[in-house]
Amino acid sequence: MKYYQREGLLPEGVRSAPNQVDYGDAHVHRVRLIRALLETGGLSVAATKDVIAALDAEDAPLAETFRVAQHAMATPRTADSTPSDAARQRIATFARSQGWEVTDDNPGIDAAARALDGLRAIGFEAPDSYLGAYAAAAAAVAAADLRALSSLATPDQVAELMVVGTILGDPLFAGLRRLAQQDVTRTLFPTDAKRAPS
Amino acid sequence: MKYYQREGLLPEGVRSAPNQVDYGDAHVHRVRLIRALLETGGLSVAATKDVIAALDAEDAPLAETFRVAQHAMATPRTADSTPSDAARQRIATFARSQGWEVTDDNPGIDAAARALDGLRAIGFEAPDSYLGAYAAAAAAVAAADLRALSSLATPDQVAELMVVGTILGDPLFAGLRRLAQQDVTRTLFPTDAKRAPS
DNA sequence: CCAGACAGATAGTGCTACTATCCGATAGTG
DNA sequence: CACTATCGGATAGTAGCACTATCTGTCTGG
Repeated sequence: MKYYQREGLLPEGVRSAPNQVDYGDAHVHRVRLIRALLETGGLSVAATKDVIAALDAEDAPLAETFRVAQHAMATPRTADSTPSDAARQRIATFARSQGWEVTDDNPGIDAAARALDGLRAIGFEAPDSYLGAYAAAAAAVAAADLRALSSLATPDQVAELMVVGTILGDPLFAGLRRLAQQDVTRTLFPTDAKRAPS
Repeated sequence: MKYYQREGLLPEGVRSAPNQVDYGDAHVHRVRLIRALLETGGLSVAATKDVIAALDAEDAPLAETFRVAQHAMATPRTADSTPSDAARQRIATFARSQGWEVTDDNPGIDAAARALDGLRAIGFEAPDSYLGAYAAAAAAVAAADLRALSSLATPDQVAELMVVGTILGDPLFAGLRRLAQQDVTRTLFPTDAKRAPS
């Protein structure tokens, strides 16, 4: 609490007296937002601070707020290990083949490229069909986010959901994916013995 | 290197002499796997160790190896903050409405429930249509993973891709989602001013 | 008018993922 | 056969992050 204020991600309360401070609904709301970003979104305190600041910048264009949210997700524990150029190239080219208009500084390129490198490290060269399935799913999710956004009333709500949805959408999808995976693998391996000696 | 061996996630090399050790292709491969899991997958060293151990357990059923991989992803920095029962219930019920057969200990339930709680904290009650879009995308991705698995030759490769795909699929999807989002928001806000005074 | 609570500041803690240093043995070299 | 440079193994130390505890002074409510 004090810590969060000190770190600059929670505004000071209104002083009702020289040593008394009042916290209102806005503060409670803000704390919940911070905790969701930190605990569920997995953001670092520094990244959260950036996001909060972008959210509070009333005059910034929405696209800029969004950009900050996207970059915030890249920071946590992936600052090291740059992906190979080949993988970055592959992702960038692939994105364009999907008809997506993306900029080179989109952190998603690096994230996806790193994953591609990792798969390659174990000898799996992801075919276009594999990437395509992921891309189609990503597009569907992005469209759902957009629909959710358009159902909101005030611009403040839109900005907030845009940021929080960008960040919490990942764990939401990841969780559902694990559920879907369990179902799918269940059908694949009724009860199996692994790696029987050929 | 030494550190990884000490932590038990890298086997010792073959001793060519009392104080000389030989590292072969298997070791190089293993190191690459470890680094992919750690850096790209965002797993902790302890979680990686569990995954590696499961991968090396030749007699374990594939489903068990998979279960370990799923749980490993839940550990990193989300041990705290349990989701609300309501959200867990919602996800569990929803999964079943999708026709998925899932167990209560699937860590995906908690992950998705936490995300739901976070969205709720900012006042967004995710409608079934929103969840449905995410679920459909998750199912599509899980199916693509399965197809990729079935294209492989040896059971060892299958186990490895299953684990690595489970873990690296998240960042791969997250990256692509960010690319799709950029494209989608571009069409939404050509050039906008945010939160104009009503 | 005084006990207790509160704000603010400073210092300390616990955890994780490494990294540096030391030591003793041995393998290669002249 | 001696010497040195290197390697493996063990131990201790470091750095960053997210807090948490304590201390101090001031003010408020009974």
